[in-house]
Amino acid sequence: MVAALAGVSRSTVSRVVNDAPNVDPDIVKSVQSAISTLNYIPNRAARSLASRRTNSVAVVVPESTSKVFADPFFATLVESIAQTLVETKYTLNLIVSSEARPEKTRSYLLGGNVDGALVVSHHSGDHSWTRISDSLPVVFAGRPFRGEGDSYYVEVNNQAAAARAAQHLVDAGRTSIATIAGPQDMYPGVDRLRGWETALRSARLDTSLVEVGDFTQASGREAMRRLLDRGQRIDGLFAANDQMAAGACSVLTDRNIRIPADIAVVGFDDDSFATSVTPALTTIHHPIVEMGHRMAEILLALIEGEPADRVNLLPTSLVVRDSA
Amino acid sequence: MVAALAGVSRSTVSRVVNDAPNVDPDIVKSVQSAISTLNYIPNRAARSLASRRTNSVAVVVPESTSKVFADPFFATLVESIAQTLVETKYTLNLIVSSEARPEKTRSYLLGGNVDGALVVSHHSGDHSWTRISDSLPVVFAGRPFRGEGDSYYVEVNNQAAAARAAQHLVDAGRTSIATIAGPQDMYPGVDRLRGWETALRSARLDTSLVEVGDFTQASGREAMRRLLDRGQRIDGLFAANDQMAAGACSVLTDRNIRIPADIAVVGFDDDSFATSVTPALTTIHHPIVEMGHRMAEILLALIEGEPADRVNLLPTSLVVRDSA
DNA sequence: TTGTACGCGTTATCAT
DNA sequence: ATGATAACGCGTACAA
Repeated sequence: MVAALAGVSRSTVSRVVNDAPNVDPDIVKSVQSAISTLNYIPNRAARSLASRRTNSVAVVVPESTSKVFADPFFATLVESIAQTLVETKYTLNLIVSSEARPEKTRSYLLGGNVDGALVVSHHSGDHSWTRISDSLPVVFAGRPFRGEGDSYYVEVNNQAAAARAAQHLVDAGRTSIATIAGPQDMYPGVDRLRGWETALRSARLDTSLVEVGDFTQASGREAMRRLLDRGQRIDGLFAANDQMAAGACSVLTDRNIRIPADIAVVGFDDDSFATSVTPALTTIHHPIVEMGHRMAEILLALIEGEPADRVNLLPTSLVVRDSA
Repeated sequence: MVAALAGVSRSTVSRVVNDAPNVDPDIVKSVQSAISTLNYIPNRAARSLASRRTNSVAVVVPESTSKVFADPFFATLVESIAQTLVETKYTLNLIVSSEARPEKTRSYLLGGNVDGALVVSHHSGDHSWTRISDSLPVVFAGRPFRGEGDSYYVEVNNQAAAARAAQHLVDAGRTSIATIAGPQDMYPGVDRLRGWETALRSARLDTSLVEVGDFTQASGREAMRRLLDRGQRIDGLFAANDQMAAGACSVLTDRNIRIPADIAVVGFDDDSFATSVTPALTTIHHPIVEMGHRMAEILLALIEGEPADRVNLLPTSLVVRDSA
């Protein structure tokens, strides 16, 4: 450590760099000036090796979602996490987790590369690497399918929110309400379907108008076509996210079905799709940005050894626009 | 290194892990089995410290673009880079570079954290950290404003492509062609404006219908309003990217100006905005995905000490849809 | 082909 | 409050 040439020992320099207490103010100054004149930059590898901390956290995103950032949910969430971390000393390591080689992700996370991980995927795939929570602090976006008992996660009450959305349609006098559900191998898909069902049940309405999509706009279009092709009357639609709702709307518009006059539409997420579509979507506001903040906050707390709540529920709200 | 308990010395284990040549096949096997039974994962910090290589590369994105991933250009580029890197041994470190504290980015890049950097921003801000190309392999997305002589970058011929777009309007018989230009402090903004000018000049058309935006949809809307408020006749528009074109289209539609009947519109990028707008945009296809691939390829080559071209031009093409 | 021994740059422990 | 010194876990000459 050449900076020691500026008068003191390496230990003292180390103390200054990590602004430890009990350092003579004068020495601090002289060391700092030495540092800047020598353009000294601490080597991270050495620091990590000695301190067993890396000052970086992993953000694990699914590769399967072929275009992760085309999905406003992922894009906004990652963005939000990045913005939160930039304020801290931690660096973000983006791990695209290929379902093909889960060991790569696993060994990365366990190889001492990061102090913690934020898992942004919530599919119920193999996820052998989900079993790492004991060796490494991990926070999930949404209740994970496995080990939900001992995992930290932040999410919204999908079922209640979906019920609220469906209830909005019921309150508007709609009596034949369909839904385009999300994938049934992840909780948001399951819970939002369940919420729609409970609202319709308590209104004694038919709950058979269900088609499943995969949260993409294209799947929303296809699901809408299948619903219409059933030949049954439909005057209300709840889509499990705005992307699918947008897809459905384009099909409705193509077939000259008026929104909301003929079919009222409610989405979920309140993302960019909600307002880019005509008419603007009535939808459930999903606090994605807040979600990213909280995830990062909780992870940092865990890393620092502070306690944190395992379950973190964020509030949602119904945003009424023009489609319902 | 506990794996040495499986028969041999640590050096041999190291050789096996880094699959060095001249290792007895039998020993390789026994070591590998020992590795898997012991769940041994090499510690990266130690490895980096000893080998002076980190097996990770930085992707520097601007924080200023408040929502980086809301911009299809950045989102697609980062996505593409991520997909390319996942096939390699390199890990992606996402650095959101705050213009407020450029030293943070600089010291990160120079602190031995990464083997190279991909710079995805091309603003002409302070960028004191641009001066790192000598200490670290760096590849830029688009010709950097400074030190373009000795930098590696991949881009398209913005001027020629813009000229082609404007020429398309000229060929369609449009005689009063406006443009919504990009920021004039970055080359894509400057070059696309210049291309539009040259095409109009050689057709002896007026080149005064210029308004400048910042590549966002909102700025496109405002610029379009300013253009219309000039009171001059306009029958053609070239926007420097699809987002601004989309913004302009929404204003035109609001004012009951038909596209392309009254005003033909040509965009630039061929991103998701181009097809989400009605009518679908005629635009310049910008090979963003290919760009990410090439950037990563070149960076890896540089890291490996292989030679690479400093200037890498990718081809564009005119995509004719419904707006012009 | 394999093992020995040293060094990578920093933090942590223990004296002082 | 400061300085010596031993780890940290691995790569890699060099020797065998």
